[in-house]
Amino acid sequence: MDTTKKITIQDIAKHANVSVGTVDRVIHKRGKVSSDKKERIEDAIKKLNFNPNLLARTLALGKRFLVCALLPTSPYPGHYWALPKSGIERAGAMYKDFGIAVESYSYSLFDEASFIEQTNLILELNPSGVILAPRFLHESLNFVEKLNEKGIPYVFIDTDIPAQKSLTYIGPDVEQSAYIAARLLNSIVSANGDILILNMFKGIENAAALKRMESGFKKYFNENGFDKKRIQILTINSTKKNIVFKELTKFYIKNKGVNGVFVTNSKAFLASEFHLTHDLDIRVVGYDLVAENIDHLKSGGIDFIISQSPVQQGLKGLQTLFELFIYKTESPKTQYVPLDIIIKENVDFYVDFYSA
Amino acid sequence: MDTTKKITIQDIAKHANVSVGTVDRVIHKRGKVSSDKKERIEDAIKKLNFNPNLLARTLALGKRFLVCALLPTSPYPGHYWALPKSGIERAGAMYKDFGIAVESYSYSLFDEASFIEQTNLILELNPSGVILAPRFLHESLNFVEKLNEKGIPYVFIDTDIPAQKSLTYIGPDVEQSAYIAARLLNSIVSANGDILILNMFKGIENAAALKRMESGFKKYFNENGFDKKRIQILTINSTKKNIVFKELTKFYIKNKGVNGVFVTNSKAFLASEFHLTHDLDIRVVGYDLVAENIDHLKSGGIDFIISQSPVQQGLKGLQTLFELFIYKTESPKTQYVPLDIIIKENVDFYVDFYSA
DNA sequence: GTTGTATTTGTGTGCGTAAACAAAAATCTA
DNA sequence: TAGATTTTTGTTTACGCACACAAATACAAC
Repeated sequence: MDTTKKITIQDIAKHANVSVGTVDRVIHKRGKVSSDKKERIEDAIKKLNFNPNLLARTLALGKRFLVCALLPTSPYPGHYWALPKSGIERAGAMYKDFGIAVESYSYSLFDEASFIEQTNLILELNPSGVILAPRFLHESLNFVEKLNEKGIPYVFIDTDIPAQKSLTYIGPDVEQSAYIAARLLNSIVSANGDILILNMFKGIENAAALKRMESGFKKYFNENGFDKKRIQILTINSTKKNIVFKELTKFYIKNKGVNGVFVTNSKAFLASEFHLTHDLDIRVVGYDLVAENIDHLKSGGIDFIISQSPVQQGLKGLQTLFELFIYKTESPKTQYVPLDIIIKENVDFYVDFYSA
Repeated sequence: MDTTKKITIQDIAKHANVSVGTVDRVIHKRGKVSSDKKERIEDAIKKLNFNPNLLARTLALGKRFLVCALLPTSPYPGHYWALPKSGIERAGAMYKDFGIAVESYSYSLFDEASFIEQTNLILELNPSGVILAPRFLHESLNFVEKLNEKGIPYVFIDTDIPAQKSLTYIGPDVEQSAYIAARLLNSIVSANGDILILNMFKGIENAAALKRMESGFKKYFNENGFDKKRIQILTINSTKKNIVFKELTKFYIKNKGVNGVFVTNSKAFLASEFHLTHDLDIRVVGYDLVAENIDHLKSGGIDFIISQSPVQQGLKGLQTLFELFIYKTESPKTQYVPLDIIIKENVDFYVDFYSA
């Protein structure tokens, strides 16, 4: 078969000695076609290896798809949530001519009401699909229930709510990510020190995810002969510097043996800053390539950052919907993203490659 | 402006009170258009934010592009070169309907003649673009010279030949990758041991790249207060197990102080196997997620693998040509890929994500 | 004024597909 | 068997764009 020439429905029609309309009917299982012609057409399709031209199809159908993305607010360019958003936008630019339009909505991580408000806006628009970072469990369940009723497909990114009807979850395996964090942290602290798991957040955080992190983190020590390691947990209900500093001061005075900290979200730089200010030799592992973490990684206050392919999450999120709309193909229910291990020596490649 | 409705040249024509033909002339700077109409049209384009529909354009033009990819042979699925190839193929499937056809050619890394042979085949086909992994310096220079003469654009992946007219180089910053390797290896070996840089290859290897690796590797030790570290270099002119084992035996008998090895290509598993067989506690850092390395990573014989986004290299390589053909956009001359740090705890995510 | 030539502008067709519409063939009804 | 109805099949149009071609206008030389 000559791979350079493209086979069209006209070729199929000629080959099967029928009209293009009949071919179309067979392809779309629409209307009735006599069995002999149907067979001839199907043979021709197979024989000539016919694949409908996606561009012509899209153009002819002229369908338009609105995709609404609902993510936490990204107040400034280096902010974490700007990354998945940019992934979505980049994919959106690619798929623009396929009739896919993307609209971004954002909610405050400290305000459930803003989330509900935005979901209502989205529901009124009756979009063709939704990309959602479901950080509020209860409210998200409410939202997806309504989406289910309306038959609007949706994908989760960043955070999973298992056992839902989402097309797919695209994001990290949080338990494993904490396991990796443990492995990295343990490789750089001396054996006789203690470890601190540090949670810092305003408002409500996904409690289930934190539990899985804790479990993954401890699992590493248990599975690798460090059962005796003392692992403490400190939860600070704020991300404000002065409050965090006050709480950390209190903690470190009481617990002098700590020489490694695992920060469970993107605020590792706060711990690093504290250590720097107070001249403490404590190693830090955290999440996410946000601007502040990059600085502290480069200056040595943070040793490892685990990055969960944020741009890819956005890209793949929209891509999944695109493939559903245009190709009608389904995706695996879970798509774990690579957990990149970032050190100061490779950080720039990640920043450059995904911003270009 | 309503973002959901698409603006067509018809809209522009109506708005500027001319015919679509004239609009087309302005868009493509073809033929002569009176200055007043030209201005009206340009205003309308700007005002209505018109962007030509890529699908319709592609369909109307009906151009066909042949892209030839020339990479080293990938004899089996888990082999390194299967990865960039799969990236190219995946991108090819995406761009198929845009008239882009991809043909893969392969050459033996141990046989320059096979390379030349394939380049001649490609040159005869007069493709629209070429993706090349230029492992043979001299022969590659010859090839790209002819491509230049014919005006055929090409991209380098995996290996760079600087100062050429390639559209872009997509691949690792080899010096920095070795720097990272040094950093990783140093973090897991005891301070008083020696380090070995181990080269293993049949035939000719890119000498320039090896030099840069060596320099990057040593740079880490010099820049971070390990000037006194003893770093040895061993080059074995084969990748056959029995020969490698023999040479390693000889070397280790003479040099008992070595406790860390940096393997400069994807053959780290050979060193790991040797250590395992001879019960040596020597740490290994190497390159590339090939099947054997994955096994040894999981069993602990290899500690770190640096992976240079092989699939992405292929994807982005074809994407660069696509964007040139279809959008006529240019790319940055150098596109360093992320250098992923792989440990046994995150290896599966990479394998899964990029094979799905 | 006419004719000729160069310049500018408008119209029509095709790319490959989907779907509305029209026509033909097959089946049914009386 | 004519006419009505249903099933099957063929033809045409539209999607948005590029380009070939035709038409219209301008402008010169005679």
